[in-house]
Amino acid sequence: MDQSFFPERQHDHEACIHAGMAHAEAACESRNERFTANRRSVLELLLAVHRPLGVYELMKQFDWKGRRPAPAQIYRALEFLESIGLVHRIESCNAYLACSRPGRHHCTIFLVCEQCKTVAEVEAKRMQDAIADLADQTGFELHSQVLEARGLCPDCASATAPDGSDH
Amino acid sequence: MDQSFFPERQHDHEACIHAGMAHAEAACESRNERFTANRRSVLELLLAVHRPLGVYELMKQFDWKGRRPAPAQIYRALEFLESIGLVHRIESCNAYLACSRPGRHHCTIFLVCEQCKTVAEVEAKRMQDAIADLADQTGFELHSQVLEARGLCPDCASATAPDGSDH
DNA sequence: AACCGTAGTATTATAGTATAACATACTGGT
DNA sequence: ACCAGTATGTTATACTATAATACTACGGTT
Ligand SMILES: [Zn+2]
Ligand SMILES: [Zn+2]
Ligand SMILES: [Zn+2]
Ligand SMILES: [Zn+2]
Repeated sequence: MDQSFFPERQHDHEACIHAGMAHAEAACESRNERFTANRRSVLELLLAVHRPLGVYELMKQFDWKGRRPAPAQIYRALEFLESIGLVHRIESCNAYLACSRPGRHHCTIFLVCEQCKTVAEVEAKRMQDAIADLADQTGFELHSQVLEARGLCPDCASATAPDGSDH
Repeated sequence: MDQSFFPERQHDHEACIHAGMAHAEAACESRNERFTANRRSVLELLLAVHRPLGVYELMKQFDWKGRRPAPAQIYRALEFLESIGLVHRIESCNAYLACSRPGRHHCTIFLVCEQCKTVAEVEAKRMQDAIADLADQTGFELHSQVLEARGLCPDCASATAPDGSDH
């Protein structure tokens, strides 16, 4: 029950960043790909915030140690990170999210909080099956899917609730 | 089996456009909303092509009887048409599609052909249920969902097939 | 160590998508 | 005729994404 949902309010975030970077390191290693400074910086930024960031947010938000990267550089890093499953693009936000469970899943749905922008990345086997069946029935050759739910995360929902049970 | 999938190669497209406009007319009437020239033109264009169009395609593609509408006008018309369920935004295309079954469904998935851009709009009750369950389990307050599959429509798939069964 | 091909980076320019702000015009009711 | 509300026309600007090209770093070969 702890594996699939929103990040806990106070999890060990340092450890969580560190694990993400370590996994990335290993993933690149095993594919003979280079985990360069650009790629590293982008992934670090995404891991740090636990929510989707647009490319221009990534560019501005930060010091980058003096450098001032152009969009193309960020896009390239993201393209690479996405290609090896370390980052996902959230279409309904035009933004990118560090994968919260790299290597484990193949089909997930993103639950996007419209208020605080937190995203839960949840395995969606049932939906995957439903889509596969649909594809079979229609003769559609499935390449990929975009599954995003929009609404309010538990925290924001209870904060907004008409009859608040939170005080 | 004919109700849910890709538009038939040669359906009566005039009738299909006409029905779409008639439904729109009625929908506006029943809500006391105005079906103005702008809104009418945008919907007509979308109905005519049976695939998603970007805003700037909508702007350029056409004569508009002398007028040369600015983006804002198109966006306003689309916003209205979407609000009453006559048009859907396809996030993975940054484009808009006339609803193929206005008034009938509440939760659909779009099967987007990456080659010819045709889109099938298919009821997705199973997926809707899966998402609702997920929301329950996670405490997520669901507002809307983005469900898009990307791949090849039957025609394009068979045209590309390695061992073509089509000649 | 010098050489070379590949992959990644840096930089500039440009294309494509979306919204803000504000003035004007149309519509329906008084 | 007047008013309030809604939709349009117009200009400007913000945001998102890619193309094109020159340069640099890395790893393997000689
Ligand atoms: Zn964390
Ligand atoms: Zn939230
Ligand atoms: Zn048709
Ligand atoms: Zn197709």
